[in-house]
Amino acid sequence: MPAKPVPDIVVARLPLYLRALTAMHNSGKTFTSSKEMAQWLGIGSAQIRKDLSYFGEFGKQGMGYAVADLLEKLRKILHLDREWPMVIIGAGHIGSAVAAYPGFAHRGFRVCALFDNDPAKIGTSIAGLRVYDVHDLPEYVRAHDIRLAMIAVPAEAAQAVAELAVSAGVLAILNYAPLNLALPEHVRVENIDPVLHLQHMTYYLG
Amino acid sequence: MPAKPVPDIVVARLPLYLRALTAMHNSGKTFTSSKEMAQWLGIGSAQIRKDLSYFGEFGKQGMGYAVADLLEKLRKILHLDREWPMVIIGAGHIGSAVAAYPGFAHRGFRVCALFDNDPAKIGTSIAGLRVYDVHDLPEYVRAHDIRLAMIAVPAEAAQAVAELAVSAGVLAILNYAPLNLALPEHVRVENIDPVLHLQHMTYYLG
DNA sequence: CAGTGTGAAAGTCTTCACAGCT
DNA sequence: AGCTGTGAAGACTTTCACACTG
Repeated sequence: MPAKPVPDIVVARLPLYLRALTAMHNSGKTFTSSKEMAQWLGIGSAQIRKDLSYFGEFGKQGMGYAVADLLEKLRKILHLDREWPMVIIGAGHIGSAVAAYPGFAHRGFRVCALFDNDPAKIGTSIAGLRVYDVHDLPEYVRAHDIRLAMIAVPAEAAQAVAELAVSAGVLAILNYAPLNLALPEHVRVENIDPVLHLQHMTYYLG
Repeated sequence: MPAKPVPDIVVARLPLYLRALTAMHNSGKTFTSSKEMAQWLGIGSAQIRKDLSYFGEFGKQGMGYAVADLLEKLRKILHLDREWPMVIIGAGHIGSAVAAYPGFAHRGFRVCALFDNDPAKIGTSIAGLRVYDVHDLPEYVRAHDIRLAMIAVPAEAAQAVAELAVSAGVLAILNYAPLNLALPEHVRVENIDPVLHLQHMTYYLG
């Protein structure tokens, strides 16, 4: 749909806009402006207008944006007009906490299973979800057409399970293990390592 | 120390270099090169050299970088040549998982207490750490000279506890709640919202 | 007239390419 | 030869500023 190629950095901001708009929507707001959103998010209003302009003309001149309308448009753009099933690999503290997080359901995602290699965990339930043997991952991914996986295993095991997931058809990985995964070009990877953020901040704490 | 102002984006990459170097160090490597680090991290070698050049000349021409030496230099630059005590606000699933995470200790940080407003949790221990009443946060922060806090409370409560923490002297916050905190300029905030990453990736999953 | 959409300008970041050192 | 450190070039991003619209 976009006429000009969309910079990845612009795509990365859309979920932020979505989150702000959802909050506005929940608080009963029906209209907003790039200026208001900008203040809310702590960025420039021109940036928001330019970002949105990559995808179309969503505002009404002199009025701003209809919150519900823009919400829907952004959801379509991000392919959130359907529910994405996900698996979590690693049923330790992090995997369990993520599995129990109630924030996925209303934002387009559904965790549908956990995987681990610990016999003591396999067969149990965590947050109402079954924990399977990691060896059954490929079969499960194929059977349920899973494209998204979250990796929450120790660093030593992460590369191997990532490759296992990818070989079964996973196309995007959210990686909680503190290392850089080496995977084929076509696989998208995003990393979450809280320590990286902390170390970034300590630079400024003199 | 830096002669020219250091772009924030450069500072943000240093922890990544630190992480890669630590892995190399642990695997017995004593020397590396910008090229090798670059492959490891999936970025360009010139970028690494340029980033490091903001802080000094750490390499030996024709040889590359001494791993242990560069590690130490980066730790100094990021002020990780000491241990940073931290508190976690919110003793739910996420707060508890983060508290139990063993990865902080060797990377410069120590979680020293949890805070919550749930009477059922206050006074208990999680991962060997005491859970205090959130009302005691200011006193604790002042008494222990805490500058770093992680926020892991529901979105509705996040702004209020962030302000409480800041008023007591906290200067940097790692925020797990899915909203943008509005805080004074001098407070550094980094956000972790896994859903934002997932939504970024679904854009590319057609 | 308030606020969008957008070329053009300004600013920032990355990559190149090479002198110089070991 | 192999690799660093770095100006200069190139690519990318943000911001400006204004014609245009409801």
